[in-house]
Amino acid sequence: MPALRADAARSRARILEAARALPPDGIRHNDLARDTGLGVGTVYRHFPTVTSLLEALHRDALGELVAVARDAASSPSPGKAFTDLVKTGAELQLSRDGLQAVLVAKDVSPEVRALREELLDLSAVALDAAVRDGQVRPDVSIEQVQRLVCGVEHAVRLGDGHDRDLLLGVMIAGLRP
Amino acid sequence: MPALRADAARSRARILEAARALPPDGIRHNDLARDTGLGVGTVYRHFPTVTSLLEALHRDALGELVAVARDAASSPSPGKAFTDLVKTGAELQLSRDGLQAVLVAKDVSPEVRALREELLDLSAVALDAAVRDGQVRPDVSIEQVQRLVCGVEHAVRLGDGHDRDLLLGVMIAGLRP
DNA sequence: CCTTGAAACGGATGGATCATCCACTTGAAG
DNA sequence: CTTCAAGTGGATGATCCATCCGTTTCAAGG
Repeated sequence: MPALRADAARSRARILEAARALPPDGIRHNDLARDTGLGVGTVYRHFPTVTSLLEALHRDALGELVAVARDAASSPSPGKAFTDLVKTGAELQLSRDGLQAVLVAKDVSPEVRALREELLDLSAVALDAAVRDGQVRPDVSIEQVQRLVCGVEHAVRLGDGHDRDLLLGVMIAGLRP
Repeated sequence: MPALRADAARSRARILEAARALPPDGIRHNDLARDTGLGVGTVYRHFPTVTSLLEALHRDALGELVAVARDAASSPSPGKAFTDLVKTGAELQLSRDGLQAVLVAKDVSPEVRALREELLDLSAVALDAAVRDGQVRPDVSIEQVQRLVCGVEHAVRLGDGHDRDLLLGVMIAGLRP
């Protein structure tokens, strides 16, 4: 794809900025148009779907997570590395409202799909190492852990967010053999 | 409130029946009107909001849960009674799509609000007994357990539902001291 | 500079969905 | 059989969505 024209790049940035100020389940193309002073058509041109906008907002977080997973996959202390990975994932999801949708959505760009696959592969290696080290029960898959993290995020969000560490701690304790 | 007229009772029943065939997040008054052959106005008259309809659909499940909690609150084996209560709650929520909304929604009828309060009070007694018996860690509140159950439900629903017991097992294991 | 064509923009507009309102019908009490 | 409160239906205006295309802007080549 050819580079964006100057005005287009400016519009794109303005839309993303306005979107950051909105709750992710309250994103309306029309509102973004009003907030940015752009036309609705322009907003749709840049982000045809809400999902595509969420992807753009959180691709960086996804990259971060992949990096952490890569480190965890080859850590000398697999147990701690894995629980740290889980914690990082949960904290990132909680600080980035809308990230869970990107991690879980079905209609997602090939680029994000590839990143997610890489994340899962690396995390699977880290999980495997932790299991072999006797730090994690052997009967859970990496997909299941990922879904549990989403579940904890959900539980924390139902409250005021103050018990993030406690709830996450319960789940991590439950993962021990 | 005076007793329903015969035709009204019939309409109400038809609406509830049709609603049961729909995913709870896909309930539209207009669809229910089409499916039942009633007018839209009639559907709105019986259930002004989607929440009111969900309440009607799941009030019985809420009652069931209160009964189980009442037993658990005075059980001779508090540890098992409490984990059984948690399991029952989770299974009920998973078998009744939409029940979580009733347990958690903010704009809820006084009747349901009272039931929820009763459920929490009884569960708190059961939790307390389990803690004193050394079966459950003492640093979690009953509200937190309830939210964790909602989280597990979320995690199970993200998958195909086959690992319900495993994921629930992880959480329950995490609740031990 | 100009020219030119592709890229980007804007917003009017048709389509969909929502929920209200009120004229009409039905049930049941006396 | 009357009466009227309760119940019903669906036309309708309000709101929200997303497309389409005429206009404007950018930047590459002359």
